[in-house]
Amino acid sequence: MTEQDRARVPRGEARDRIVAAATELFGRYGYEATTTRQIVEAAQVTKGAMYHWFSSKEELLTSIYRELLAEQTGRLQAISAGPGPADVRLHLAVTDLFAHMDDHAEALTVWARSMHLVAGEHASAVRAERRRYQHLFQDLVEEGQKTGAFRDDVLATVVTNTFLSGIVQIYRWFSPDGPLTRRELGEQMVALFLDGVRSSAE
Amino acid sequence: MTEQDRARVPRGEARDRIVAAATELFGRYGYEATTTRQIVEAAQVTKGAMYHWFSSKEELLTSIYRELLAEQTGRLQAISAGPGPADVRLHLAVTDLFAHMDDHAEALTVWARSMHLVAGEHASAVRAERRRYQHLFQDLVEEGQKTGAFRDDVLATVVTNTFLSGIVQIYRWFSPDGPLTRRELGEQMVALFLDGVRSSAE
DNA sequence: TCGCACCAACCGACCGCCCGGTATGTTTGG
DNA sequence: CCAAACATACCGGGCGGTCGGTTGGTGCGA
Repeated sequence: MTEQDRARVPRGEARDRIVAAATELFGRYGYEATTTRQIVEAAQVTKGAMYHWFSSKEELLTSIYRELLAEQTGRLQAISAGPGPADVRLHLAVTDLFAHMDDHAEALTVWARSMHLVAGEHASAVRAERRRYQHLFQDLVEEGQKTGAFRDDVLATVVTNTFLSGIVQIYRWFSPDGPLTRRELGEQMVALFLDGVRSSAE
Repeated sequence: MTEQDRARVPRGEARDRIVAAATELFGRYGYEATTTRQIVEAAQVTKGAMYHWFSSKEELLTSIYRELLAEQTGRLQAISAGPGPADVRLHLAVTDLFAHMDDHAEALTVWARSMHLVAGEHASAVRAERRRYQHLFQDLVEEGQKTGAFRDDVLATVVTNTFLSGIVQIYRWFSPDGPLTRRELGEQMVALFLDGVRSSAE
């Protein structure tokens, strides 16, 4: 018989183009403001193809989220389970996040702009995955607090949410054409995150 | 003299109810997902009333932004122009921001969710006001850097955007029913912002 | 003190467009 | 020869927006 399916995500050239087009359009104009006609036109397919691969416009959005979250969670998981003290692993995770941000800039934009629109039965799965990601992050913070590397007078949930907020919003103001590369921005944000704006009293 | 047995609302009150209803609905469901019918139903007016006060659904959204931005800018302006060193004024400004956040929680939610939708000629005015607000903030950061209160190895624009991102995203995860009050959250975020997560080496 | 003209404020039935989605036909790789 | 992978024509609905009509308050001349 046929070999086992290699990818959990269904493949197909047309499908890829649809996802790519939808990601760009959702990011640029927002989910609601993007029509299915725009998507199929940009992907150079027809509505038949689109509704062959996706049962609805919302499932298309959800699948973008799933792919993004799955990859990010996987990478964070690997780093989180690695060796070294918690604060070092956290630093690693953030650096890694910035290093791979260019590849998913559009998907991140979609996420930041339209994540609140996911509803129905799709919502639970996406939300669960999102919480899993956040928990991986937060566990690192809490571990760092226990070992004394991080302050514990600020709740780990505040630390985590604040920092992730800063990251997810980057697309709103950052331009790669500016004075900073994305990697340099990452360095500065990590520095800010770790030591704050106040000049360290020596 | 016959009093008005029918308590018809005074003039202009309908407008306020429309804005209030739209703010809540835009915040809860998003701008695009909210219909004009929902708005007028929630505000207990008719479409005629709504289109008497606003020329379009988008102008209604824009007016929410304008009111929010005008007030926030005004308050920041007052604090920024006040006495004291820059870092103290910045602290004051942030504290003030959190103190008045409850009053505008819904409008802030709308802003965070749908600000990217403002377009056309409305866009320039809103964007200009938004940049004015950010500049007031950023000037304080830069002044603090010059006086040595703040580190200058991180660009002021990075500092400003990162912190404002953290604030604007609060609505996504914070619940007043949780372990923290909004004021306490403000304290923790300011502390985090000033000194970072790293335990200060003593 | 009226009568009357006027107008902002508001009503609500209605419109045309375009959206997401579907039904059915056609190609194509294995 | 049969699904899978598309294409095409089409639909009902609901959307933002419109428009002629209706109020209640107000100023004003006689």
